[in-house]
Amino acid sequence: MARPMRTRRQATLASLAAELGVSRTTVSNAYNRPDQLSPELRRRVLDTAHKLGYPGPDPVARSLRTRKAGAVGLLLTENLSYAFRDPAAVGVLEGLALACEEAGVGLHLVPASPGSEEVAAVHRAGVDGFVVYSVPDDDPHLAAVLSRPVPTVVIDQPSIEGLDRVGPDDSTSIRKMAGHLIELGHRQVGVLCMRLARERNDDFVSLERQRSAHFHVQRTRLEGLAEAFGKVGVDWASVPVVERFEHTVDDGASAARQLLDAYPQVTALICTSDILALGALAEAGRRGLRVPADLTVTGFDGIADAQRAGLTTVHQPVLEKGRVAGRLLLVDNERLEPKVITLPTELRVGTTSAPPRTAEELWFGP
Amino acid sequence: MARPMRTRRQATLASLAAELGVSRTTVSNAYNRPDQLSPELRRRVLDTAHKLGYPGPDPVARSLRTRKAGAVGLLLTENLSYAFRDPAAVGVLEGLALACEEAGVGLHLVPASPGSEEVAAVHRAGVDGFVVYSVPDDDPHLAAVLSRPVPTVVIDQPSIEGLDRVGPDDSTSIRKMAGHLIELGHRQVGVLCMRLARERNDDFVSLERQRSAHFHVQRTRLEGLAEAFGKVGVDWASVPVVERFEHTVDDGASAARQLLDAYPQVTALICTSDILALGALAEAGRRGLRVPADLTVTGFDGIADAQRAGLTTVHQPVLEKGRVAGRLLLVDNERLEPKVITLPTELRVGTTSAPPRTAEELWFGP
DNA sequence: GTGAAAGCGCTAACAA
DNA sequence: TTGTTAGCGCTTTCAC
Repeated sequence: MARPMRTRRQATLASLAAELGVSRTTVSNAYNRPDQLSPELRRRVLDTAHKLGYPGPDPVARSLRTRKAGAVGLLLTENLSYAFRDPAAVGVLEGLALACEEAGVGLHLVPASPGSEEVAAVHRAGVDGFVVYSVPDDDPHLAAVLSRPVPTVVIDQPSIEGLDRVGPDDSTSIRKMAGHLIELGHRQVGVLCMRLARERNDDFVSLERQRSAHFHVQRTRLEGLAEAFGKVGVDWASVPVVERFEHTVDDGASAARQLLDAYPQVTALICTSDILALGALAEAGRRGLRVPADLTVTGFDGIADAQRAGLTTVHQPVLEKGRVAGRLLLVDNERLEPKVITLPTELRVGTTSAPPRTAEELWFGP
Repeated sequence: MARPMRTRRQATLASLAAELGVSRTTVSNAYNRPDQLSPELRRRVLDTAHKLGYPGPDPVARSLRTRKAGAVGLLLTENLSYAFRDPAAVGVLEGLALACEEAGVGLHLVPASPGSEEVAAVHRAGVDGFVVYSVPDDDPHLAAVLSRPVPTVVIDQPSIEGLDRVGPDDSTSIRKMAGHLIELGHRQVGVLCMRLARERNDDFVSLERQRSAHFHVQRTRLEGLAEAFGKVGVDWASVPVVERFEHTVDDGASAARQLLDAYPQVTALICTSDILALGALAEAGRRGLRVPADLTVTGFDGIADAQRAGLTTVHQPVLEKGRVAGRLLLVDNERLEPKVITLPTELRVGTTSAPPRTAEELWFGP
């Protein structure tokens, strides 16, 4: 089983053909079209190949010739390492991997850190198409992907005209949540949201920044909330929104802390993800606030941990997002018109939302 | 921003050169060696490229010419989708992704289902090297990888002479656990282990199957246990070992059920992974067994959930495994001698292990 | 600073 | 069934 560390490519298809005294076509056929030559000849070719240490047709050369790389690229502007930590992202990856398995193609993860302007890796990726997942609309890696002459499908964001896209209807989805909270009677709400732009801002968010957010999923959710609450007389300008660049439970907790420190009168914390909401829950516990009696907390995504925690959230089929995107790219790619697929979401009311305490309760207890 | 679904490759480096009336070299230099031509000419080249819709040098053609694919392949004989579910595997992936990011190369996940004999995807992968993670020594995909003339490093298993390998010392590690249990006084133990071969066997494991297991990590752990317990007079042939093909918490629970149903006298359940142990814990609860008073349960890996559950386990640095493997392949690959890197492990005694109840306690209560 | 020549290793018409 | 001919699109000496 021993083998040298760096085996030099010894033999090529051509040298093998020469050795055998047959044409290159024949050798090629031995590997790619067994029916095109006699079993005996094929055996002889394969045996000699083995003897000469010929490892079979070079994949890169073959790709150049056939114009098929046999892989799809995945661009997500988040440290890959982190992506594996977010259950929602893992779900998407899982679905995409499933679609790739079905089609027998590789999944090429493109290295692209959020801060980096280094897009060479995108240009270097030998892939037949790209899946872009949750990337800001002004990201340089995205621009690099768009410059490549291969089909591309976007999951969630950005929304680019002419491109296939898979995702939930964020506007409608978040309005279900808003409706739920409004019905319960909440008017003093606060929001915890994810990164709105490439520039870091772990702080309260101005209306201007909300409006111009480069992550349109977040922007749309904020807009939806603003409009829904506006309709019942809440001035959105007075609603505190706290942003976090990193998407972790701890960041959710610190965001909740920052918001509640400044706005203790808030009766509901609306989070644009379950991860942030889980953090908010932890912070509520730390402050001795009972959920939902003293504070309502809601999330978005419907990850397993959220369900376990009884979180009121909007569930979206994350695995399905990845799988559908993969299939769009791999099997259903003969279309001329771009396809936008909207996946269903569902409001899941858990045990973390309830009517706010009335003023009387606040003064006299329940 | 609109763009056609399937953009045909319009321009090539050659056509661009022709259009500009310069040589191909010059165009190539404009992209790859900016210092080799005047800034003005470079601008002119790039501008014209943009105008003609030339997307820059084709990555596959470039790879063929430079003999560098800019990607490393990852082979794991597990549904990719599942790999994302196992925190230990995710840790490895994360570490590997980190190393790839550092080096600016892509990570190409090779589609290879455990049952499949379809190895074409391995041959088709345009990569500069492979990382093989937790694959049985007789897997056909592995053979395909070994036939490729590129450097390869193995994480955990199999152990192949001449190949780089990174992993813990399984024999020593499991003996720490055995020592702990022996010291506590356990002699009636049972074992839950992961898949031992490509053929499914969700059942008790014969000594023969233990000995001939194709996953040497599991084999080594079983051997270590057998030897350690043998030294204190335990006849390993009498020790029940239950195997599960799938590696999930639920499978751990069902394995524990199967074992305890048949061997209720067992005082300790040794699991070869935390996931299985977590399942065992759940099953113990279901049966009304208190852990560790009535039953000791131990794991292996040291994943976060295990720590949360207070599981007694052997911790291994999973992220480090991935990162080290990646670096071995990407930065430190000029060696001639294969390198075997053994990562440290640590016995972490939690709250799930305690001395077994004595016979008296069993009769008269503690 | 720029160009000419020579492949990288392979597959796909088409012809024999 | 097998061979001939033509590239796929690019980079890289090496001259000029």
